[in-house]
Amino acid sequence: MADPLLLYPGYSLRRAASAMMGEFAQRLAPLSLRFADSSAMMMIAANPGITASALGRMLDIQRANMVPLLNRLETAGLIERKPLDGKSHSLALTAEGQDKLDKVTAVVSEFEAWLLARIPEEHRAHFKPALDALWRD
Amino acid sequence: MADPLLLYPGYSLRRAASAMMGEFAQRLAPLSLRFADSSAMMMIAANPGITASALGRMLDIQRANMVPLLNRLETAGLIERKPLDGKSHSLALTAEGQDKLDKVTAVVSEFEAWLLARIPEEHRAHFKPALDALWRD
DNA sequence: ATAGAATTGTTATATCTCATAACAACAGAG
DNA sequence: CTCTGTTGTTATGAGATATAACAATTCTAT
Repeated sequence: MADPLLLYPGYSLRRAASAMMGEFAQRLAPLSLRFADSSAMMMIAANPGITASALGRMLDIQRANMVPLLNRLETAGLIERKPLDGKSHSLALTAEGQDKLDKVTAVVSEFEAWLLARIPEEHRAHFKPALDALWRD
Repeated sequence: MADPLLLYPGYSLRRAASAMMGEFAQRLAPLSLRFADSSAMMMIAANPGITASALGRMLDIQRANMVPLLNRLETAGLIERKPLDGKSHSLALTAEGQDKLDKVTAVVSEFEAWLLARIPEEHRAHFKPALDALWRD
């Protein structure tokens, strides 16, 4: 079967990302977290007191879509929302959230190591720089 | 703002793929096609007579999800379904589909060139091989 | 200081993508 | 010829993502 799509780096990018997201989601599932949940928790931990809007900007998630995400994390007892001024809320991990975060970072580290190991070493060092050039500018 | 996610190649992969898909979708929009539509058309053109199931297998799209995709292309007059045996259907582009495909390949070529140009040249040759190692195995 | 502009959190809604289960009709292997 | 697997399809649900609207609030510039 001829596969003309195999010629295109853009198609490889899509398929690789989809495959890796699937793998990662599977590894995350035992923690009852989604991908966006785990990123949000890591970002909140690194920036305690961050507001929902600022968080959404860093994760490239619309303000409106942050609401169910944060509700989910709050309902699960993982984060806390505190009014900051009359408008913004300040986000922080709870103790339980910290515990969960430790498990998340363990999963992430293992996953990232696994991912990198799949890339032939002669290409490995070029992987992230090449990707970053495509979205950070 | 600290961004711990920037350390992770997997996160870069996701963000880069999402950014590139957005760009590509925008370039494809004037043709009134979605990403999956364009891939399906390119694959059908390269493999005239392919069945829906085989096409789905190559594109990694479930059989069930091929139905609305192919309905869309057929309704738009771009492809034709012919009964092959009592079970399978054979897919082919119509003349109109060929015209559209020419426009699609033009968009794809321009997009892929634009994408590669964004990658610093010292990383460029490593990009696709690294990605392919993540999903073709 | 104050009017106009921009931001925040939120609700509601729509679309797209993708996964699963079920089913009847059919083909192919042993 | 029977059993097994495949095909196309319907129906359905989950997840992600985009937009518009809104009230409350803060910021900006004169």
